[in-house]
Amino acid sequence: MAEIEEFFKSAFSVDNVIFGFDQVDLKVILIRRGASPFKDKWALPGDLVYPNEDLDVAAARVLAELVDLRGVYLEQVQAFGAVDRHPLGRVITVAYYSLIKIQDDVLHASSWAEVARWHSIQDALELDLAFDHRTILEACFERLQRRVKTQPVGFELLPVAFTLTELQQLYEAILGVPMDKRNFRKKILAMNILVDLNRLQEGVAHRPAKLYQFDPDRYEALTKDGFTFQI
Amino acid sequence: MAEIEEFFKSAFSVDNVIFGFDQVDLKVILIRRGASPFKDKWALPGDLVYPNEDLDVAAARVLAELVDLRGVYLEQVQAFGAVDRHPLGRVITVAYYSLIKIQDDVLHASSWAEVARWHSIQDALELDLAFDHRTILEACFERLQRRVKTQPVGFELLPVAFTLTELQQLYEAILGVPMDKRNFRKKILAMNILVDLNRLQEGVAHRPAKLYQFDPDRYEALTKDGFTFQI
DNA sequence: GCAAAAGTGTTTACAGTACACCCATGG
DNA sequence: CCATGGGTGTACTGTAAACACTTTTGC
Repeated sequence: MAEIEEFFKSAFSVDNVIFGFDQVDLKVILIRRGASPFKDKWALPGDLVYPNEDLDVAAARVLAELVDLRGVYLEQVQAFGAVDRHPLGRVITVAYYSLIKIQDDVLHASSWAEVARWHSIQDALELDLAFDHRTILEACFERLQRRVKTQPVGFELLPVAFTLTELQQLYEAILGVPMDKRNFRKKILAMNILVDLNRLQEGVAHRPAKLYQFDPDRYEALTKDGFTFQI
Repeated sequence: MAEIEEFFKSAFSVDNVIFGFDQVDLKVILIRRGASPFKDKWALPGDLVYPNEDLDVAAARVLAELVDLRGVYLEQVQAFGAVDRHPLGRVITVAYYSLIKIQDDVLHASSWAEVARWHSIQDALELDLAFDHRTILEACFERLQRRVKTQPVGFELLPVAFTLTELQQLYEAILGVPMDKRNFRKKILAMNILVDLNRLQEGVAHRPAKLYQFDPDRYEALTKDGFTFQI
């Protein structure tokens, strides 16, 4: 049986799986570690939680140190608490994932910037990551795959204005399955949660597609009436 | 910015929502607190995590101190980490829920026993619980409601041998909705995951019902073939 | 005029839903 | 013989799935 002081010799951290979509692949940000332990291994962005800082705030801070964006989707996945998961002491970590809109300048010019890189989810899952970060990454990816089927969170990964083909490609990239174009469009448009912007794509060497925008208010209203999003 | 030692002045705990089913109501175990803070309030069973103890093990220990059962379903839900959630210091808690088969002697003759009581989930959700335990209870209940629709975990709450009516009443109690008897039976039996035990109920003042048992091996095999459980 | 992706409907199959009566047992 | 819950089938409806061609634009 441990003395009460013993319980306070542990620390907690947050790790954040930051997802983005570059019109082709689902991607995550990894950090090349510059120090021991696991020097030179890729790792998830994370940090210890400050003593007077809420868990969610710590996760948002980790994100903000890497990425210059506001109002980003952030969801806790679960805690990882194996005794030996950190070689230097007892550290329980709480995993989060974020969904961001990739833009050219999205990776901050911070001290992290030079060691942070986007990796496709497939590549990242095959890397020998630091700590138990592979397990964490898998858990977060599976959570995203489930979430995206029943909640309208996919839009967080796309520009505000997007085409239906882009939306379909996003779902195909996340779920790893091809979808039927006509059925996909029928289903999404029937939900009545997209606004037709009456604008067209520009600069493409083919017939330009119509641009749409997700309407959160309409979604909320429908939800109150018993509607459930379902891909 | 805090000194590194500051990070180690926090503790973590686990709290466990233990669900049972008494053929009528979905129930949870609550503990009447005997000490400050929140003396005399109802609370979830929980404890600090030992320095050399895995999170999952700590949750199982909390359960084992209350209930005399082996091989119980246990699932982590999420961490709760608001700075002020514990009045005496920084304590992050990780919430779990367990599903157990209620038997007459299930509540241990431990020091806890005299302060531990089963409450119906409806009653428990209306109580003024200690700490943020109401939020935790809500999160665990919602998780159970979602889980039970797509995973065959309901059987953990029933005796090994059960009738289809008992199974239906369980789902109605968890989800809070009435179901159609014929459709429910059709759906469950079509899944082919139950074994007909060729035994009948005894001691009932009406036509005795057939007894069934869940077959985990058959479920596993079907799952590998793409079958998904769905209520 | 050619390459490239946008856009569009119909048919078919399956799963969900609604619904009412007879049966077996204990008391 | 009566009260209680057990057990069963069918018709209807709506959603998911399969599937191919025409249109618009840039070059």
